[in-house]
Amino acid sequence: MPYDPEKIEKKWQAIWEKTGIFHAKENKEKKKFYGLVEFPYPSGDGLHTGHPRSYTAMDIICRKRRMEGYSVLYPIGFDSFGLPTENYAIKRKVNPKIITKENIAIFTRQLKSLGFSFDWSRVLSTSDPEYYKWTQWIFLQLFKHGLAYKAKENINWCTSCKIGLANEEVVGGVCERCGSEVIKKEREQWILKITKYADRLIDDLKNVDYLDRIKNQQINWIGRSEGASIKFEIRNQKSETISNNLNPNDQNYLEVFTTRADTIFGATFLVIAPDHSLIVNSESLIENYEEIEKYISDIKKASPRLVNLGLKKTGVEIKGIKAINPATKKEIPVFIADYVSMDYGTGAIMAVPGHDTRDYAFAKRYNLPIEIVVKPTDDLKSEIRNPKSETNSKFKIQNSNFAESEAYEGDGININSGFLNGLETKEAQKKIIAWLKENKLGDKTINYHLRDWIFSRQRYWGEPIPLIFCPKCKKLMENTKYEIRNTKHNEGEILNPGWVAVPEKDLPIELPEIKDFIPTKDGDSPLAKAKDWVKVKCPKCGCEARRETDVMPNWAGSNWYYIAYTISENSKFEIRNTKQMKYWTPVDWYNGGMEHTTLHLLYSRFIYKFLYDIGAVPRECGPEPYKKRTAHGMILGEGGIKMSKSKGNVINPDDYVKEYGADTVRLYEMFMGPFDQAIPWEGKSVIGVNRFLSRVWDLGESVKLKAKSEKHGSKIQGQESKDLERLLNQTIKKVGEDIEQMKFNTAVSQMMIFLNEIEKAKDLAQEVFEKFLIILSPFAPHITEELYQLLKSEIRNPKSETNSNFRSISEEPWPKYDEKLIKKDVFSLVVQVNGKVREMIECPIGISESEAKEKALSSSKIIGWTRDKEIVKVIYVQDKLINFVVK
RNA sequence: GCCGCGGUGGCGGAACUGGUAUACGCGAAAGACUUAAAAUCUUUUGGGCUUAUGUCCGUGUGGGUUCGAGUCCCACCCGCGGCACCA
Repeated sequence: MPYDPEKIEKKWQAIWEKTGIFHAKENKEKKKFYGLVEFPYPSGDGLHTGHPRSYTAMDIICRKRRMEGYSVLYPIGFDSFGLPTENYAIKRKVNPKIITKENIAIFTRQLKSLGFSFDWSRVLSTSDPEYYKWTQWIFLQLFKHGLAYKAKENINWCTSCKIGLANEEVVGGVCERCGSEVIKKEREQWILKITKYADRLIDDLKNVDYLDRIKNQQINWIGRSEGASIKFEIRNQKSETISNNLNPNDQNYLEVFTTRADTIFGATFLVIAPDHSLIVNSESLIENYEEIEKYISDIKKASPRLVNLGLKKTGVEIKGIKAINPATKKEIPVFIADYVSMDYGTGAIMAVPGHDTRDYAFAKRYNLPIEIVVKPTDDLKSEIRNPKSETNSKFKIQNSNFAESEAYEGDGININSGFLNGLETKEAQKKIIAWLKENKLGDKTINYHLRDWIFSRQRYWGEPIPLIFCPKCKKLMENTKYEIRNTKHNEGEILNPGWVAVPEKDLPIELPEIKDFIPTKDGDSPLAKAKDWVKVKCPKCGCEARRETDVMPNWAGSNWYYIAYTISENSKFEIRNTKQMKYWTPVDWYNGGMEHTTLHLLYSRFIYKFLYDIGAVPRECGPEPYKKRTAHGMILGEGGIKMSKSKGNVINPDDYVKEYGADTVRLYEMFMGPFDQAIPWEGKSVIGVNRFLSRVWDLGESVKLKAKSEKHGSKIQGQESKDLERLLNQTIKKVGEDIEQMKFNTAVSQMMIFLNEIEKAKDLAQEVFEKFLIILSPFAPHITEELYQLLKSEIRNPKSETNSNFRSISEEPWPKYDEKLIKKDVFSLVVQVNGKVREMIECPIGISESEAKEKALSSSKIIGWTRDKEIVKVIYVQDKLINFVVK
């Protein structure tokens, strides 16, 4: 019978499902293993090749863990809120709920066809009200603990569609759908205080096992930078302090942030962001207000992309006011320029053109003074150490005129810096910060690149934000004294007057049924159109109030799905069911795409930490959700080009499953190349692993035949069997180790080598072949199950697969290898002359140096190379190599 | 500009701690089986010179360290991914 994957794969998938052998059980007797993969977004395009790559890899690991005796949780679900579905709904006027249901059905069929050992009893979907009930609950906790606030933020606004766009929908400064210009528009948004957790999100990375590049990305994204905030006094043109109130918090001081406080003596002007409040607050003092207004409006017109190129540095001096450099006491001009942004630091900088490239470019353009206050240390040191060296003179030439061509941004020794002269950068920083603090002009400050998280979308297909706005409560709140407020209200209500949390018993707040999913012309969520839904009684005072109509972003559901799996029961969740959570959390191994290693990973870590802080996640689970995080490389189209619908090079795994079977697709995706790297899909190479499986099949059948005809014993005898046994042990070792390191490609290659050998063997013991099937089974579960049951069918009734006698290959213990059996007794000694391989000699393991030398030197080839020459040196590596250095 | 990853046959790739470069697979060529094709099996497959022996060259480029470098060091080139006027 030839290998027929279609027949056997369907059969086994049905049996596995019926017997429920992959259902996770909280078995206290066993160690647990929680393997997690990123759940898919059920798009209309179906599964793509990237999904099986990650899912097969984790499936292999989970299957191996089960065989090693762990109780394993390997769940799957659907991240089913999202823009593509909503956009499709707008176009076709179908409720996204219906489309999502259809897509999930397609994904489920596809995933099941690949034979993953998921616990399907725990499947979840983020758009299911039973699920988003708890997504909303989590939001309410954030609100109550003062981590959610409403504030005006700039959003992307398509001038043609008249709707707000997500960042992903803005491509090159234009709307992804219509190609029109996208501008920034201010809107009130719910924002989460993720920055409060910034330090912990960096520090706790020390205690988790993430790939280094993932850790780096997280750290860079948070972008912590230590520096100082410094207050510069602002005076009007008569050199008078603007107001006589000398409170440094007042507007007569301009606060800047810098990481190089040590260069303060070189600060020859200040620059503020175009939207800095100083402009509005000091309007009466500014002589060229009109010019500045014009500049600001010009900037808004310029495409943000062009500004970002950083080629042009433009700005306008604010006439009528001056700043005082607190170190030099000199009056310096203040500029407004678009190279300083309000989003970072204080929206104002002290410009040190001598030591900052941007300030330098700006100073050159507007003819501003450039002071050199730091001398490179290397220069000084190497001059002392080696005054005549060539590299040094080159360095000197470079540095003698560095002020004329560019700014020196490195560390060094302070010069022209008053009391900082002669200090090295780090010391100078300490000293100046101490000095600033003493004079109440500044202090050490930490800034983050990470911004607070805008958590609302003016969309339909997302979780409704469970808050109600009550105008009466707002008034009441404003008239209430601070102390009373504090005792009567939660932090969220104090922070956001008038906003009231939906009572927990009313959750979930389900999405209302509407017909038109386009956002309103004012940019409000389409939910605003559901008037009956919006109108609601205030849960606090019973007055007329309205619901929040914004929904949560697509990240909301994926923030806690790994917790949801652990507490899922019949598609219901109870977050207070901490017993199950305690058993499974944290996730032991999480694999996913590199594209999610910044946002999703950071967001979900933040939410987890918050839940941990408020006790929703028990202490025992620890402060981090994922113990280990790895990432797979992207699968590219043929020829190494990114797959995309527009290029028409998208590979549908379904086609390959149909043609070759799931085992072949699984094995190919593991074999195609290094797991963590981007790899092009090569349709014609798939045949290679398919051939391999066919040969496994044929061999399995012949082993069975032989067993039947001869009642073949499984004793291993003779040299051939000895070699086979060694190879088997080697293979068990290599495959096991490679799986742990996610080097699946070399694991498969080792199994191919093994097959190539056992095919040649005249006398293959069934026992050897069975072990091979077991280690192959996590990769190709269907074919190995079929063959395994076939071989065992003499002992067991083949028709008893569904009864209690049935023992799946996936329940067999992972084979052990014997290190002693791997060791060979002979090896090829590599003989080199002057580092070049000249001969190989079979030698017994453990041969002594003198013996090896004698053997090597008696070889005719080596004699040819060493004749008439003097052997200067002999390098000997035990059981490996001997090298003669000759002259 | 910054951070990260990578560059090895016709192609995907392998190579432990510096010790036989090109494992495994694809493709290609030749042969076997077949009326024929497909499938399968066997052999060959980095380049040059040479009759096979053999020998020289060869892991992006140029240097270096070493008995010995794909692997380590220095300088550079190219490709990919992410961030980007971060003060």
